Amino acid sequence: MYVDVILPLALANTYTYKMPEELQSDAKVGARVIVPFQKTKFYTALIYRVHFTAPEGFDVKEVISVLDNESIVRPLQMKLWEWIATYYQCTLGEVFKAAVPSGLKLESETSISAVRDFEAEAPLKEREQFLLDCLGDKSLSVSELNKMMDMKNVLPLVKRMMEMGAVEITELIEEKYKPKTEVYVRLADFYHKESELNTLLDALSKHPKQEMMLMTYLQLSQFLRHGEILEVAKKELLKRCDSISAFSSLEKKGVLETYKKEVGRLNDHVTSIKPLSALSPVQQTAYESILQQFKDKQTVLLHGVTSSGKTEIYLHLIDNMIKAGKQVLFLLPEIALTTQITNRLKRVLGNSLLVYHSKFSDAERVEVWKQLLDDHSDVKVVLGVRSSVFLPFKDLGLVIVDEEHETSYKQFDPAPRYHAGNAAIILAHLMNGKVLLGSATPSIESYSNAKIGKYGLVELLQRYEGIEMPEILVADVKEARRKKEMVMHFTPLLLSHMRKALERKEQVILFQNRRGYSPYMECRTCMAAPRCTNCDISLTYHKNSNQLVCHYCGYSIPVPYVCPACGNPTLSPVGLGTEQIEDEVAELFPNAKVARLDLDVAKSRKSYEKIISQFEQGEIDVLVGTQMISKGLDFERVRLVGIMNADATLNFPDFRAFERSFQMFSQVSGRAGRKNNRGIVVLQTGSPDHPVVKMVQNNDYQGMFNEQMNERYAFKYPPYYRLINVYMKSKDMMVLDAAADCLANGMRVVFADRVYGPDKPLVSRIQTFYLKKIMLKIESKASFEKAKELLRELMNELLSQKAYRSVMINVDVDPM
DNA sequence: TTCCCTCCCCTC
DNA sequence: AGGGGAGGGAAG
Repeated sequence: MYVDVILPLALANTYTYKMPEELQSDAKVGARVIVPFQKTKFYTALIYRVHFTAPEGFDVKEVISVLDNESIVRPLQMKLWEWIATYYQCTLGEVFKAAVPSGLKLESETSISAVRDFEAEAPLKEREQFLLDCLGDKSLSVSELNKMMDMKNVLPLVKRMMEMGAVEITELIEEKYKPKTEVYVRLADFYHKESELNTLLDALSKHPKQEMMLMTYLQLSQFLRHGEILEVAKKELLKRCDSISAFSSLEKKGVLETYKKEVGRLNDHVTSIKPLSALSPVQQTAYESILQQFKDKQTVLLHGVTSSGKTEIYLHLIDNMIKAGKQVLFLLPEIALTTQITNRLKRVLGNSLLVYHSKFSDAERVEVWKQLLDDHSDVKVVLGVRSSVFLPFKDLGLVIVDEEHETSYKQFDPAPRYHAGNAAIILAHLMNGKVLLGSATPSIESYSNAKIGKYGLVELLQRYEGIEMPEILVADVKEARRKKEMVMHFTPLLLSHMRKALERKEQVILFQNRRGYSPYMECRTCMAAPRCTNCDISLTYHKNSNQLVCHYCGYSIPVPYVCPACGNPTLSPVGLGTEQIEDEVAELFPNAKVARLDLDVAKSRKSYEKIISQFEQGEIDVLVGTQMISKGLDFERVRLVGIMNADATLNFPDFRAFERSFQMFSQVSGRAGRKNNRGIVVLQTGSPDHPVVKMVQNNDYQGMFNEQMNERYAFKYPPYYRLINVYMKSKDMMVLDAAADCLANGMRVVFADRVYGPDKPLVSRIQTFYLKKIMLKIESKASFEKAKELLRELMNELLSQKAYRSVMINVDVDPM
């Protein structure tokens, strides 16, 4: 018996191994196996095919062990993997890597140790002796040893010393996932007899603490009720009766016994489940319309303005599906961490809800995965980010893609460069389920699909219970600057509204889509700006840490005292970031409490949640943030939102800049205002007459859509054309330029004027690699599959040329 | 991704 | 000459 397996590496093929006799009964497609790959390494691979055809042309290795009795990937998930690999032009191995949590992908680690009674025949060389000294009697991994000896690669040295018998290596495979256990307590069998128990209680009367402990146990376990004896956690027992010494005395006497029990990491058991609240008439109509359209459309787009109560409609649809016995996947964009919406769903769905996102520990993710494999589990709904489309669903009735326009649904690096929303549509299709895309500002592509009837469309253009749309005031920064009315980065309009809001004890949100103190520093003498040594970009000034940081590779240096170029002490910050706004607010409003929410603060789930909850509790008056604050968060007491600098977003050099700006400003504006309290948004810009600014002001989605559709048609962009970006990467600029020209020329032969470039991308050097980009635009009517096939042939042809072999090529299908 | 092989450069 | 680093090719 042979198995073809997928290795968790970027390899184009599956690999064939022989199944040893004794393991054959366990060989199932979708089960994990441990296989040797290359000389020493062991990997976790996934069985893709089981067959009896002996392969020819190479020696077959044997499977070491089978890890699963049952498949951990279901057949339909595998179909989704195949679709992703083909559509997004990557390997199955790359999909495997992205899909399965790393707790389920074990990998061996080489560990090196010295042979104890080794005697050298010839005197050892300096390096060899140093290696033995480093090892001592410990065993070390290759990377630890590299670091200790300050070498790039110790392996050749290790190999030599293995041959002379000085060191030995072992390959360790460790199960990374360990179930969590808690200590539980039970009464020893002996005392289950009533007479013995009574004797014991009499004897314990001299030890009141111990007596109390035992009584507490009896109470918690309901021992005397003659029903089922409940299990008691040691933690719980000690919480009720706090005496470790009494407990250990009872344990020593053999009265109480302890044992370990596996507990899940997931469920903080929800006890009170709230019933669904009824829908408003408008929501009810939308809800029914969605169900109606699901009858003949697989996908429906729900276009509902902010605060129109989309979530409530989602909840009713979910409820509907649960009653039909089907599963639901609720997708959220990555950045909007899930706290608020999780709580809301948990209150209604209780333990049938599981959450899956990047801030979860690996063990937690493995448990979610295992729950979904368990056919008896009562989990019906998963709330998750991008990667949760890979979870092993069995019978998915509905996928909800909330904030469907969000770019974080598209993965960029590493491959697979997939879009979770599109993948969800394929997945639902495979399982005969439905997809609901929801957004206040749908992407041009989705809205266009709805308009041409490919998707159903339901529009909900009223805010819930007559909450008004916020009033959007445009503050002209140029004008204010000319009149010398600017106070730091604030226009008089924004300042006066902030003052009023704070006097009324309302909260304020300030939006600036740039973290750090200022985008860069510039020398006032020679105009030079310190740049990253690895990337083609200027360093961002972070005042709190007094560092200049590269946001692309993380390279950072302390702020120099003098300009590195001319030596004058005239380096000064230019431009605006969240840190600086935070400082300025603190200076302008010394009595207000200011906080900041951006990637730097929100590195951990804890600190993010802390700031959100402090803001909810009203302990923070002004919250400064990046786009992180613009999504999925609702705060009762926010009436004013300030957009500090709209121009940075508007002028971004990308064909989606206007669409993005409209979406971003509308989303941020949606944070302003609640019932009986119309929200106010102050949008600061240097170009108040910009069409997008006007459209945001009038909440004119249709206008924005129509204008963008014209532009997209004129300039050949989606939805009229489909895009493929080809990124080429090399450390050698000359080789890269030649290779890029060569490929582009080859492409022009096949695709004619559909080829654009090669160009330098916005950041043309990242982590010491030079980058070039070629864009391919394919008419929507033409065969996308054929185009990708032709492109692949051209790339293979290029890489078969000796001179260009070192160039790395990445393909980004449907880039965002 | 890892690792082995080959080639080339640096140092002794 | 010998070691180490870089780059290409293959892995079952």
